[in-house]
Amino acid sequence: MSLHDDLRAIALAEFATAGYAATSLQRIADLAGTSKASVLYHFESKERLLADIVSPALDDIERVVHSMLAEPRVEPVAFGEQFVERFVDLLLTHRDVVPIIINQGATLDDVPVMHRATETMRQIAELFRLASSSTIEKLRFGIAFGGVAYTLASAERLGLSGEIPTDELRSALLSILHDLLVPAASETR
Amino acid sequence: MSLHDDLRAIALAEFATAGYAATSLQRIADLAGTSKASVLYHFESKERLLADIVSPALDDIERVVHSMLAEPRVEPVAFGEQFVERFVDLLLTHRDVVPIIINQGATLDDVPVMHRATETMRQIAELFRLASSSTIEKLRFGIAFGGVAYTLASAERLGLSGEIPTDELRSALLSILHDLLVPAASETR
DNA sequence: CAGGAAACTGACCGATCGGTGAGTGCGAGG
DNA sequence: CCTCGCACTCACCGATCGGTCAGTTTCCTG
Repeated sequence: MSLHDDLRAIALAEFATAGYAATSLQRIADLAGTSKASVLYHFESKERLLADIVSPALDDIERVVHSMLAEPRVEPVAFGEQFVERFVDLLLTHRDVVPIIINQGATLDDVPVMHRATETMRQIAELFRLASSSTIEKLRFGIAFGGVAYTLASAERLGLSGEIPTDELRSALLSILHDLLVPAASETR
Repeated sequence: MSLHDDLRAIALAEFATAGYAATSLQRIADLAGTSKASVLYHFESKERLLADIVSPALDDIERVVHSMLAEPRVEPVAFGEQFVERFVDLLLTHRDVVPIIINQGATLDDVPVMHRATETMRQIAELFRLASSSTIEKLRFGIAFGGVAYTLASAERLGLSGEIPTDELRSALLSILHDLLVPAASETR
């Protein structure tokens, strides 16, 4: 693996655990066994380093969200079934980046790439708004997806996850989301 | 209201929205129309200021958690019904502090009071572990409570909440949590 | 009015941060 | 052999941070 990739991997791990603001370029350099100036040679700035890490996941998420927004309007129950699976797969695919977006999106809104992350999350919230009529139903969507994302992002830190195989985790998440969303969409509340 | 209380209120709002690390004492002083040295006169350090803001909420949460841990073991379904209501009331009571704990607990673990917050959340996770047998059930608890906490903490930022009366919000949250947890506890999965 | 405590200020400190720029080591290619 | 460019380093910069301290203002009390 090249130093470039090493640096990105180290920065990703540090940003996710200690936080972007609390991780200095010097620390990344030390962990990689190189100099701070070398980090800034490979990534022109600290913000660019974060953007290189987060952008691919954001691209994926936005693609899914935009396709959902573009598709002809479907019934809530169909929306739930369609979106749940795509969303869970997105979270699992970008499992290492999700904690950064979830836990630090709020405080890093002045960093361009994180502002974009916030906008993307707002679009997901907009999807909920379109798919649900009542206030409680919006809340239900928010809790379901926010809960999955936050639990996935924080499980390791809180010692909650253990070591669950990915496919088992996937089916468990789908089952829980289905329980929470499908009754809400099919019944009148 | 005294300047002391003003400063705490301003700091609370800034810590919750912009983040602890991104909020300088100078900015708090400017917003309060005083000097940075005056802030440090009222609160001996920035960490102390944060501790004064977060500690009361942590005291409340820990009191509930400890009483739950001390009570004789109950059936999962009873645990769910007992804890759900107390937990929702805690979140609503300390609604303004919750975003700080939820969104910044991960990155501020070196600050003593936030380390305590993380420990408290870990104890809540321990409650889930005791109350649930299977992996999927633990996940269910985590998603339910994490989802409520995270949604409540992020709703305003994402423009999701609107202006929901507190009592309506409370009953909605209780209803959703009940749907998610009680079936899980009463059935065998 | 005297005085002492409480409230507050401005100047300053050391540390750390992200970032710059000149310069070095080096391997490939003409 | 020479040169060019990539990878990298070292010294340094300005800005900002939290925090200290000596001194001043404010105000209550005896």
